[in-house]
Amino acid sequence: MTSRAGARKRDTYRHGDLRNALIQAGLELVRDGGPNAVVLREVTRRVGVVPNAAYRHFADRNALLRAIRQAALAQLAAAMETELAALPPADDPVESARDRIRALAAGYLRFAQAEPGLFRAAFSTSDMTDTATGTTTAENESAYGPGGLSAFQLLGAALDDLVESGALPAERRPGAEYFVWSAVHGLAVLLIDGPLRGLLPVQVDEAGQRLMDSIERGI
Amino acid sequence: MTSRAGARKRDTYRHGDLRNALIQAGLELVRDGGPNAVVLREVTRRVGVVPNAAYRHFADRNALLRAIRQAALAQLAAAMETELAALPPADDPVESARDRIRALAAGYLRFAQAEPGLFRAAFSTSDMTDTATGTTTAENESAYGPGGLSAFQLLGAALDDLVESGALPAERRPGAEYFVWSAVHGLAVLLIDGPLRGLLPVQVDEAGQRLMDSIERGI
DNA sequence: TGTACATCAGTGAACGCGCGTTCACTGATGTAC
DNA sequence: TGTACATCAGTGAACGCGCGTTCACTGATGTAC
Repeated sequence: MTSRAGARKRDTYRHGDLRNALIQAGLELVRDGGPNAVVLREVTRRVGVVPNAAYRHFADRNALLRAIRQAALAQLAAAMETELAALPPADDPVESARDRIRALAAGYLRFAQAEPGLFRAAFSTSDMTDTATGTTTAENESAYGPGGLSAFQLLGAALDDLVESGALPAERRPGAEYFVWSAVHGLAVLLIDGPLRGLLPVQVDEAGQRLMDSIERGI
Repeated sequence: MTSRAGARKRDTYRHGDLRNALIQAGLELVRDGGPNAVVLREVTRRVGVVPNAAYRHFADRNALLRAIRQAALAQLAAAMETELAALPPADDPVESARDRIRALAAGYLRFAQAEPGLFRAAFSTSDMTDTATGTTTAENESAYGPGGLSAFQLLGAALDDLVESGALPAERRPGAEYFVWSAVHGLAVLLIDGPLRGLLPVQVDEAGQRLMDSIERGI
C-alpha cells in the first residue's frame, strides 16, 4: 500500500494527506448509498487508518459529512463546466448564451442521472443540522468547480450573458436563476426518485431539451 | 392514558389501532428531524408500547418508514386540496383552470415551507432501498389525499382542464406536468434548503407567483 | 553538518450507547356449540 | 345465555452489533542552535 498522490514520504504513520483521503473515501461511500452511508469508522477503515485519526482533521462526523457534501457539489460544478467546454463555438452571441444554458442544464441532469448518490448527498440537509446551534449550515455556495464557480454561479453567469446579448430583457433578469434552477433541479429529482426514474440517458437528454424549451419560453 | 380515537375497548393490552398510532408518532418524529429521526424504538416508546409490538404491523423498520412517508405524501395532497377548496368560483373556465394550477402550486410551496420535515420525508429515498432486492420502491403514487388523488394527479387534472378550456393546445399537454411539477418542486427545495431559505411566508407566495408567471409563459 | 528538542499526526484500547430484531410467552377478545 | 376454545396483539427479556467519541500514548518530522 503506497501513500496517497502528492506526498511520497512514508508508508505507515504520517499519512501525508489524510484529510483528503477521508473525503475521497467518503465520496465513494456516498456514491452508492447516499449520505446515510457515511459512517466514520467505515471511512477510516477504507483509508487504512484508525477511527479516531479522523479527529485530527474533522471536529466530528458531521464536519466530515459537510466536507464530503462540498466535494460532491464541486463535482457537480465540474461536470457542468465540462459540458460548457465541449460546446462548439457559436458566432451568434444570443445563440451562444442559449447554448450555454442548455449545456449547463444538460450537465446538471446527466450528473444527477450518472451519480445519483453524489447528487443526493450534495443536496441532502436532513442530517446537516448543527447540533450546537440547531441551525442548518449553509455552505453550499462554497463548493466550486475547477473554474472557481459553483453550479449556481455558472447558471447566473450564463443568464448575465443572455441579458448582455440582448435576448433577455434586463428587467426579467432578477430572480431568473431561481426559475431556471428550480425547473432543472426539479426534473433531476423526478429523474432520480420520481416517476421518470429509469429513463435511458438518451431519453434524459430529450426530456432535458423539452424542459429547456419550456424554460426559454418562460424565462 | 385512554386508548386511541375510534376504538374505546381497553386501556392496556390490545391497543386497538396500533398501526395507525405508530404512523402518527412517526410523523411527529419526522416533523422535526426528517426521515432519519424515525427510530423504531422511539416510535413505539411514544405510543407506549413495547418495541417489538411494531412487528405485528410492519415487517421491519423500513416498512414502517415507507408507511410514514406515504402518510406525509397524503398530507401534502390534502394541503393542496385545501387550497383548491378555498378558491372562489370563477366564471371564465380558462381563468378557473389557471387559478387552480396556481392554487395547487401555492399549496405545495406552503406545505414545504410549513412542514419541511414532512416534505423532506415525503421525497427522501436514500434509505428507502429495499434490502431484499436492492431496488428502490416506487409507491409515491399511492399516497392520496382525502379526494383520492395524489399531488401529482391533482396537477394532471388541472392541466387537463386547461386543455379542455382551450387555453393549452392539446399537443402541448403531454409531459406538461413534468415541467410544472419540476419547477414547483425545485423552488420548494430552494426554499427549504437552498439560498431562498428563511423567506417569510408572504415572500414565499410572491416567489411562487413569479414562478407561476414563468411557468404559464413556458407551458 | 550534527545534535536536542518541540510538535502533532496517527495509535491502541476502551467507553457507554441505543439500536433493530428474535424468541417464547400470556391473556383479552370473538366465535362455535 | 353460558361455557370451551382458538386466535393473535402486545409482553418481557435478551441478543449481538457497530457506532461515535475519549483518553493517554508514541514516534516521525521539521526546526533551532
